[in-house]
Amino acid sequence: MQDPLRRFKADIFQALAHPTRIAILELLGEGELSAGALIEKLGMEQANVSQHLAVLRAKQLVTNRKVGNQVFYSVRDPIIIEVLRLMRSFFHAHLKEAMGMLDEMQKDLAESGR
Amino acid sequence: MQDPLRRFKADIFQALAHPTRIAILELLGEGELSAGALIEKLGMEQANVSQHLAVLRAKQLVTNRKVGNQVFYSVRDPIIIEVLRLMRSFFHAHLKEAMGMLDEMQKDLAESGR
DNA sequence: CTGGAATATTCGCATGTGGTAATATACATT
DNA sequence: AATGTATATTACCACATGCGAATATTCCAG
Repeated sequence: MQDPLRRFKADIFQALAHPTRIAILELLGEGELSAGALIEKLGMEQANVSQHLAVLRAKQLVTNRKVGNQVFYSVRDPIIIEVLRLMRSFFHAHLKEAMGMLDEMQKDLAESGR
Repeated sequence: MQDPLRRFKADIFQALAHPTRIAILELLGEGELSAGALIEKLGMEQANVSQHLAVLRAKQLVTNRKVGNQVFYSVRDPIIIEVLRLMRSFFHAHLKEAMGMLDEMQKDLAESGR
């Protein structure tokens, strides 16, 4: 009984574990948006954004309603926004180490570019 | 400047996105534990637990101190525990759909077993 | 310094995830 | 019906992740 619950939580975190999906949720946190509006604000490929929306839908983190030609998305439960808010404070609390991690990431990026 | 921040958050969520690591953090939430104690409580392979601990260390979610032969782990920032607590309320709020998801998972499991 | 715990790391493999390009679907307008 | 627009899905490929088995490291006891 313990493990399935944790699998469920892990799946939710998995859904949150992508910068684009975080961006989507943060944008939706301010209110409902159409898929097209999201694509425009993110400045990314249509198919790509649509796939990320599919992930968020599958894990029930967002709801959508169709209006004619368009599909409007919104965050299903404000708890998710709250989680993201907490992560922001976590980030601020660990700004220094985070910078270190970012440096590492940039180094890795540079190396792989050579 | 926006994207690296989200990449950082996504990385943290990624670290949380595994049932074993969630179990580890929940156990550590109640107080410091040695690697050995964790392995015993989890009832999993030593190497496997050690690898998950390595992930949590890399993302700085836990700290460790060596005492002689042993290594004691603890949660680095209570915010993480708070995030897990929020996820619990999320789970309860969506118990029904969650059950549905678990059913799906079990079906998938059963099918792959045939 | 040798043997034995406790823990970490490496390797090889199977599976999962993310991206783009191409295609499909659904609705609206004419 | 035919075309155009908004969105979703599929196919394919590169890369990341998780696991067990084996090996390495670190520290203590004798």
